[in-house]
Amino acid sequence: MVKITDVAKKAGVSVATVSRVINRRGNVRKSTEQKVLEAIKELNYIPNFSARSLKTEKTLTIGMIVPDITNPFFPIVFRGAESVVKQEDYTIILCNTFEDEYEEMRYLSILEAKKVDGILLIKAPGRSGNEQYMEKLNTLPIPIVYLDRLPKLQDIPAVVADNIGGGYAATTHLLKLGHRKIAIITVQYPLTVHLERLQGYVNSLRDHNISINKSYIKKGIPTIEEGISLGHSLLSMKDRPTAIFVTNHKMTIGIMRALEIAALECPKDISVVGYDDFDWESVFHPRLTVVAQPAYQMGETAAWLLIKILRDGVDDLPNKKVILSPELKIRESCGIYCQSKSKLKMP
Amino acid sequence: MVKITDVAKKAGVSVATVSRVINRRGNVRKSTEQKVLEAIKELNYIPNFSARSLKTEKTLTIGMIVPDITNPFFPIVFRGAESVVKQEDYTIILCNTFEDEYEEMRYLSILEAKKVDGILLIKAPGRSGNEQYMEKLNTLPIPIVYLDRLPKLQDIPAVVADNIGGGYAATTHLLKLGHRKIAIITVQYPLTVHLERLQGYVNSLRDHNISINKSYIKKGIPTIEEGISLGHSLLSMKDRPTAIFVTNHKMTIGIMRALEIAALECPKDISVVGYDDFDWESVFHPRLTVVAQPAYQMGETAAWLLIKILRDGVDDLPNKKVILSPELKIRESCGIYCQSKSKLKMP
DNA sequence: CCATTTTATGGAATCGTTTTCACAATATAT
DNA sequence: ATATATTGTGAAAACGATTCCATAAAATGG
Repeated sequence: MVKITDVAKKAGVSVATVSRVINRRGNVRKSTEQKVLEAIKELNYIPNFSARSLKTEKTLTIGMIVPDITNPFFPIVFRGAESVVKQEDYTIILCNTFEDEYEEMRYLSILEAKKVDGILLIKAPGRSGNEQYMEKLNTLPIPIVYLDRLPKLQDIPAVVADNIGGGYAATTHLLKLGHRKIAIITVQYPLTVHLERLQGYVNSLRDHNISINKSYIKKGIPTIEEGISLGHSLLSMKDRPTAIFVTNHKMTIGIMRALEIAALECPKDISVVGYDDFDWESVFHPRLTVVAQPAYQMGETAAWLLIKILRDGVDDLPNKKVILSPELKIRESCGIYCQSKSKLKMP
Repeated sequence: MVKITDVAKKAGVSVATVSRVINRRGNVRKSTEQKVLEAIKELNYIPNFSARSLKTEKTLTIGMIVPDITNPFFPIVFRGAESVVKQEDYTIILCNTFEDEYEEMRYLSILEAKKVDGILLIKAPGRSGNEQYMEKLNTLPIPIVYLDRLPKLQDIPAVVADNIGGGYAATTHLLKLGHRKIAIITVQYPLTVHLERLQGYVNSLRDHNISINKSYIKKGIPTIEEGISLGHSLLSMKDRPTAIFVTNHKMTIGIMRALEIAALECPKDISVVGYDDFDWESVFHPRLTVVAQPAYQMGETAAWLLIKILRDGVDDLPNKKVILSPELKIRESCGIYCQSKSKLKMP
């Protein structure tokens, strides 16, 4: 293991000078710098990160906690984040919590011990009685930027998508197409994102004076199977909805299966709006109309925000919460529903 | 920042004793240990990882280099690896190379500097003239376990799927169904995995005395678009194949699109065997017959192998290369082709 | 050419652990 | 009870960088 003293000896200078060269601190004569650089190259010297971190209290590492990297939304966010942090020579420790808050706590402690410089946190759904965990989150000596999902904390740095807007856009789109019996399938976990998408749905219906039918609101866990079973229960209603808005991608897959099993044609018999958009979306039949989230951009923005905080501190931040807009991508899974002739008032 | 001396002072012992308690080194009286543990808890002491790493030369961190975390195969591998390393308190730095060997080199240097304990490497396709890089790979002072894709190096620890077997199984399946004009769409990069899948295809045809039609072998980059265009070129041949074996998942999506565009029905008009199997596979129409790789298990095994090497060294390893078998999952995308009545000899 | 400012350099302390070595305390054997 | 083996404990030396401070060398001004 070649170390800084070896370089110093070889270059005929002190370790202090070598350190100055490495860290571009200046105050080094050009010729000296040259000698040092040569010695470094010749000895193939690589500074020891642990030693450096011990002194500087910087690890050039950030932690990223995701609920499930297998959910195709999160790899995109990861890449977005990575693309910006790498420019500042940061590296990312990726932690998968399986949507489990205990795992999240465990990882948070590890990241704290490992002294990462900052954390990008996409929260797992919170269980009850986690007050002291929230307290810990809030007092962790490491800057956290929350991503996508928000905890119940005030005024924290966060990057989220406009989920109310997404839910509103999806629902309004269906209303414009003439649908009045619009169901929503959403996730039962206490996650802000799904609560807000539901809120958008409710807001849209209310704004258009459509009364809300509680039996059209279904909640479950975000799996394909659950999507199928929730789809079944919706399709077997006497007063079956003419359109379904699904706030989760896996459940959307389930819905499409349920339609197929029920021998219903989309969009002829029933319209569907999904959530999230991936590059393999073209395999759906019909191709899905979806609310597409700016996943990559969310990752980029969060990373950018974190790095800014790492550099300038959290205090002089103009706005701690960044809200990015999703985009309604209209494709082929929604049809026009004409039965009701009532004029639709648009906002 | 509370440190070990604070704990020592509070517990009325020396730092050496505190260290012994923390690291379970033994030789500490029960009552002393109790005092120390209490002090730790009371002060909320967390050992400083950088300082520890500096002394022990262990970071409890491993690097994982993947070509593209957006390819759904790799998140599964990641989870597999994470599930085993977490049991040993390791943490994973995830590095995305975008299938670019220069990025890979860059990350490798960073991981070396950061002194990760080991590396899980899924190689990017190699460019020409990378001899000194290979040399560097081979002499890196950090244990590497190669995953999925192998470099041209002899006798290195690696975990791969049996790609020849996968290609053989897919092709043989089609042959059994009566197909004789079987095309293959594969990736042009010099990657062992695709070369081997092609090899399996060739082997199967040869074993069954079917002559190889070079125009049925198409290569391209692994994207949906390329799959579409390669599909087009195959479908527009005068002597169009009756079956297509695609060695890459994204290209498979493209093929299915191409069939749709050409108004060909699968499996009635043409049969397809794809590669890789994900939980959203059910969205395909028809559901695809695929060669499913044991992605999770590959991640697990590689991590397990790496940890074993970290613990016992690389020398007393029975076999450095672990080959896992893929599984042919027969679903609905392959039909029987009866035109040729010739008896098919099975091996 | 000397006084003064600026720039370049090295010595040594420091970061927070682990670990070796010496020795003290206790347990075991005779 | 004494000799010996075992166990428990602390002082101090690493580990490999960064950085403060003092001083040497060079540049600048008159």
